[in-house]
Amino acid sequence: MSHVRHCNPASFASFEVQDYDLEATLNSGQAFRWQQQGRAWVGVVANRWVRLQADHRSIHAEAVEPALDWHWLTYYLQLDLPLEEVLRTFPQEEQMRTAVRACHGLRLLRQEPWECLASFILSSTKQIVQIRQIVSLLCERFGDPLRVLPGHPPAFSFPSSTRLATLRESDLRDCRMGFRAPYLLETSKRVADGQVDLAQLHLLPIESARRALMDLPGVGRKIADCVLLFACGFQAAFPVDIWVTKALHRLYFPRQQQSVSLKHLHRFAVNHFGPNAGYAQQYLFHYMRTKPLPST
DNA sequence: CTCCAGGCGCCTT
DNA sequence: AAGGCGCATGGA
Repeated sequence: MSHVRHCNPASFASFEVQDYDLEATLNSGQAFRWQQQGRAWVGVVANRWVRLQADHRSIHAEAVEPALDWHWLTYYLQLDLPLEEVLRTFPQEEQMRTAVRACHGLRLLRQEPWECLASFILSSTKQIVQIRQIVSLLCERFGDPLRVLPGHPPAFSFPSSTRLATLRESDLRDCRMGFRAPYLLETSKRVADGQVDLAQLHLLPIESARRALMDLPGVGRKIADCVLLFACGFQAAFPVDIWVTKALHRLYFPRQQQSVSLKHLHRFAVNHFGPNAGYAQQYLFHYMRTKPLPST
């Protein structure tokens, strides 16, 4: 829960952690910019290049600029979140226990809303490797270059809504995002215009925040729930995609012949998984993707 | 080759 | 309200 920080005046810091599987967390399809380099992970958080490496007790961070304040990183990694308390709110049944045991230390990040929203607009009917590729192209072409440590490949900020709003649809299509290009362009314009204030969404009731997101083109229930969960801190938000649908059917409706409606799945989820349903969803999602049952 | 991917918008009943 | 379909692109 509490972590001890050992900082020096340069750009290193170590954070003591418990039950934090950095690899699973950075590689669980909630963020799309982390690159594995040996045992380390390189990414961009709050417009800063950062390199992370975990051992059994700690996460070690290395940035470019000397930093005494690492809140931007500890907040992103949610190092102060008491995971045990979250897990205690999960339903006490065997399926959930199995998923939690299989993905021990899996966490939710707290991402920047714009990057999260834009990335998930690009996610529809794409595999995670392809989402990564599209996001990477978008950043290379329209983000700002960042300082990196010597010997590392160039890194770029995630382009702002203001920047993307100035582009043509063809500029975005050239990043291989296909039919998602007009959605991203129009949403960029609306966010840049201030028609939606992403930074204030977390203050609203979840239903209002969800409605505001779903008003944006290319944003339906699933993508809205991803932003609510991964960026706005609504841990009850429960994104239902193809993997979670499969998991719910297999684990909780095994005798159902035909598919259970989306509406029914949402009702089941909020009733069954409780106030941290979104956290439970991440365990089911990761469990399903990485450790699928051998039979049926 | 075909099938499908962390869906959405629009069109039918 | 609920279900079906097209949409770009590229892994598997």
